[in-house]
Amino acid sequence: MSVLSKDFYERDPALVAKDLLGKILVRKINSEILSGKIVETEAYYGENDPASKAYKGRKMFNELMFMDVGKAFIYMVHGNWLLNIVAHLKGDVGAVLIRAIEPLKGIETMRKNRNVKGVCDLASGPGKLTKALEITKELNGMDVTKKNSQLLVVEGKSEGLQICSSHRIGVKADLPQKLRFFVNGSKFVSKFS
DNA sequence: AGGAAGATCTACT
DNA sequence: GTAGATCTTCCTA
Repeated sequence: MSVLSKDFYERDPALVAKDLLGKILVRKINSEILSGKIVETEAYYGENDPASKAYKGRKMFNELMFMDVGKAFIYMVHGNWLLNIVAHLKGDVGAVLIRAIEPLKGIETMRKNRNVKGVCDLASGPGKLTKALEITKELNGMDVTKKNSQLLVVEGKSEGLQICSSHRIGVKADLPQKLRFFVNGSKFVSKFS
């Protein structure tokens, strides 16, 4: 399994978001490996995007979005950690929010972390998946293009996927474009329609 | 010190 | 299915 290289993320966030579907998110905790297939993402831009954390200009906490691509960008909202990956064209600003994954490895551990029965609910939402994978602020700035990282994204089967798009969820002011992408028919996405 | 934030859970109609 | 309360940190005053 090959790790996605840095230039994968050095493109328009919407393209990266769409291409991340079907890729595998891997979380290493000591020797244990948790992994899942990415089934839902959202693209966020910089200062032109009212929903973006970078909208109001560069701040301390969103500095990562202005910097190198391929880094994990993590922040807390409503008591949940949200996982983004910095992605944008050279000199631009943006990130991709990972909203949901389909658990593959370490399901038992995820179940313990989440305290739910069904596999479908283990990581079917941005806050849920960080809890299931034990992702916290400590992983902020983690390079997901490094093989020895605690958090990385590797190549997966993306052929045969039926990709849909819709408007983003939960944002107060959305852009006219559809910037949410998800795998059609997957039971593991956070919401339908 | 206070409020706001890309959500989640629970308990109802 | 919808609605409401609650969640926990960071930012701004």
